[in-house]
Amino acid sequence: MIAKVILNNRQHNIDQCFDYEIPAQMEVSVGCRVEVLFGRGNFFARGIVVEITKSSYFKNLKEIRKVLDKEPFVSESILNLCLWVKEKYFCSFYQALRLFLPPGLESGAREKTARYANLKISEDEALSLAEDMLSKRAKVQGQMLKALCEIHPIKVTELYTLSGGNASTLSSLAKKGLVEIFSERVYREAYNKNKYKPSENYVPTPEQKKVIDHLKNNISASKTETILLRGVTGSGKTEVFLQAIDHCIKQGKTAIMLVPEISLTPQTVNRFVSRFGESVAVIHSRLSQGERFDEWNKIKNGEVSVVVGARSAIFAPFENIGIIILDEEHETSYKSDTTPKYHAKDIAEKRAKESGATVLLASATPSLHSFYKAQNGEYTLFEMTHRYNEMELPEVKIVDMRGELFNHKNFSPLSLTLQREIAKNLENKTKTILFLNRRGYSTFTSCRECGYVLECTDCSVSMTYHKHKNTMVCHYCGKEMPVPEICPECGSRHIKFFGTGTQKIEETLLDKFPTARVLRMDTDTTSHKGGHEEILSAFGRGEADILVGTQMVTKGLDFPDVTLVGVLAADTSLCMDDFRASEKSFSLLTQVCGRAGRGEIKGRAIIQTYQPQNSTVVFAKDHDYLSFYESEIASRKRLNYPPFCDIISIMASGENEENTAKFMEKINLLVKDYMKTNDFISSVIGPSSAPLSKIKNQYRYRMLLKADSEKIHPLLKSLSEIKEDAKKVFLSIDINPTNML
DNA sequence: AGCACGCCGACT
DNA sequence: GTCGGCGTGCTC
Repeated sequence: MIAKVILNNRQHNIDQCFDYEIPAQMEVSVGCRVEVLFGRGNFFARGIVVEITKSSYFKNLKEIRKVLDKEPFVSESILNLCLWVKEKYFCSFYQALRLFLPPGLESGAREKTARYANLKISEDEALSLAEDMLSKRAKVQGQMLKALCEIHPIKVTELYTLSGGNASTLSSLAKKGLVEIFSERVYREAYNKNKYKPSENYVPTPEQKKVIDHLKNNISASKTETILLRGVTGSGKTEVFLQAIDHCIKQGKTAIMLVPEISLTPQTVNRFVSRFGESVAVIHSRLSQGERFDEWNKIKNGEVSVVVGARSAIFAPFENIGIIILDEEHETSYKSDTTPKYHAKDIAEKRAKESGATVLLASATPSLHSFYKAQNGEYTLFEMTHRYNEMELPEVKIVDMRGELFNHKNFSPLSLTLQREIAKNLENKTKTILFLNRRGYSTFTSCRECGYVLECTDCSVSMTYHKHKNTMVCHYCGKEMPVPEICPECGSRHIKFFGTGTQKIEETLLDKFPTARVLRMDTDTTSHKGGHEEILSAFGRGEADILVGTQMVTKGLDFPDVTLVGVLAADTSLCMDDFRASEKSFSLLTQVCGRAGRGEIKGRAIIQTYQPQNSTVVFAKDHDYLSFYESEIASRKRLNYPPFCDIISIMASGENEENTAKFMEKINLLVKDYMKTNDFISSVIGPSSAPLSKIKNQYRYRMLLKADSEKIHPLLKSLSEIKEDAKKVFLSIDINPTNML
């Protein structure tokens, strides 16, 4: 028999099966890991069997040397999914396979075993023997035996500390035939499940019940359907998830629960662990490689039926999936920006189709893409418009920052209104959250007098200041222009770059309110392990009056005594150089405002902006998703942006700039050639040097296409197969990238 | 990755 | 002649 083997040589460019003879007495099945000799040099290699056949086209096959697994390491359904991923995202089979495996598998993450000791005689016998030993010279052995009487079996390490003995004491006891020593698999505990109190299903509200019943029916009937659940902040979406998953477990099925990485906090995890206890595996970025391996094994061995995790948890090696849930489905972190550049939503829908599962997408502010599909009937829409405790949504006030400078001579990033409200909160001893979307280094340019924002004349996206070149650059087409000294709209000289860091805000606050206790939460203060939780729990314990932070403060925080939320510069996100700027801003503003008033007192939110008339800001103020959707979808249609097309980025990168540019030009000619015979591609931008023209000494050239990616799949496939490795230029294709740099 | 093969200039 | 430089292509 012949096995077709995929080798795990990541560094080589081999994306191909190799045939190996299976020795007569050897037992191998599809999905098993094997060891083989490869190449002229007969060097050692590992691989996975993907097919077993009777004959081979090749002569003089080498033999498989060793099989590493009795049972398949990956299932056949996963191997099929790999083929699909490879085809869809233009990567190698091995790159696809790696998604389904715990990281660091090749570098030796191994099962952890612990040694245990157990009594071979009865407790009574042991106890009398122990007394005997204690009176003689074998005192330590006696103590050890006594300790064993109380707890057995016991980890040998624990036994040593309890009895004061060591390995030689134990081996003496073992030699006498009194105890036996054995090794057993232990799981590194990713979190302590004991500290969570169990919780029960709540009685759902009528709105919740409608969704829950529908989901339960789907799960029981193994119906494949994608459901979009739009539920306002605080409408009790999590309880819907919990009851659907509960039903899944009762039906003997499995469930995947995806949460954005940033929301995967102990509070979130707690809600699932307290309901499902030992049935849950949690995968998060803070896990060590060993811990990840353990969680993966639990999933694979069917020891758990629920996985809670970020994007990569979509590849959990489950069979018989009942439901896949994506919470905060609009979050861009569900899209991978490294090869394979997959979107978790696409993988979810594919896996759901394979195993007859339901996909539940949930958000207070669904992505335009998903809501559009729901409007088209491709997804089934459910809405929850009431907050669980019938609390009113916070009252939102827009503060026009243009007036601050000219009418009030206030140069501070805190408006007078916001300062007044903060003072009020300090007096009432209620808490405040201030949010600042300080994104990266480069910012946009805007006129402080009229609110004009400098935009690229070709692409109608805001231009970005590049410090090293001292020019304004369009991140879409690469067009450059000088930094304006006066506003082209009103002639004012007050045209400035925007960008104030959280640190500066913290200073301002301490200056204005010397007695206030301020906590800052951003990448600088949360980078160390547990930093995130430290700050949140300190704020929760009431150790601060004001929490200042970036994105992180907007996610899933639930502090009942926060009554004021301030958005310091709504414009920062409005004016990002991306066609999704409005969509991102709307969901961000809605979420930030949702943080206020989760307790007894009605919350207030203040949005500071230089564009108070901007429709996105106004829709967010009114918590009006539907009007926002109508206005934004019309604009997308007019400008032909997603969801009306896909944006496809084709990027060449290499250490030699000339070779890279030449390769990109070759691609460009092929694209132009392709366009002669059809009209699938509606527009081509570039090729040009990418906005980030050099990363890690790799030059980057790029072109963008607007087209239906499925229609032009053959073109993209053929481009991805061009090999330029001799010249060390690599091509990457990204469909609807979240990062346009 | 490594190794073979083959196509060219330099040299006892 | 033929030795050895490296560029290219193959490995079941």
